[in-house]
Amino acid sequence: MKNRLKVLRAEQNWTQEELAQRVGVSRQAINAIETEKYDPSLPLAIKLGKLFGKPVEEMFALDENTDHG
Amino acid sequence: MKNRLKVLRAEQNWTQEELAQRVGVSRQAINAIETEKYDPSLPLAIKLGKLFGKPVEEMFALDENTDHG
DNA sequence: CCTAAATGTCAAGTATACTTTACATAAAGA
DNA sequence: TCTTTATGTAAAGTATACTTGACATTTAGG
Repeated sequence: MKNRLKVLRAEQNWTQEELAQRVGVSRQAINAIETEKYDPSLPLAIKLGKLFGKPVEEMFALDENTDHG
Repeated sequence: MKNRLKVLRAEQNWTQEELAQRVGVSRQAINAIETEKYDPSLPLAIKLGKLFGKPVEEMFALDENTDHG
């Protein structure tokens, strides 16, 4: 998965900590998602979509390649 | 989370097994999601959205209540 | 009624998405 | 330079999302 989280957060001038609090996860979780260590859960992705006013699939996109998530 | 998976699948006259194969998971996973035992991962939710031609947040909705996913 | 297909569910194992704590580094300002 | 803030990362633990295999129940058709 690719994601536009870092950019969207920067547009709002929010720190990772600030964003984390807004969606109810830890700062490290936000960092891990931005640096693509793992994908957010679906509920978290939906919360982020609501917060940034973007559809989920606009923020998070599957990799082109065949199999791997 | 609530989801409209069972209805959408029925509209296409697909079995759980058929749907599972199309999105690359086990039949039991589809069943567990339809019966709301757990939420799909984000990549799976996006695949399902593509397959049914629906935005993710139209297929899967956060619970009204405060905290729990 | 009998059978087969579809669905529901359980158990046990693995992978992924988190948590907290901790520490290293880079940038910005006094 | 010293300190503060933001970020990156790691380890260890827990919760959740899957897997396969098995079996019970429901549904549809003969």
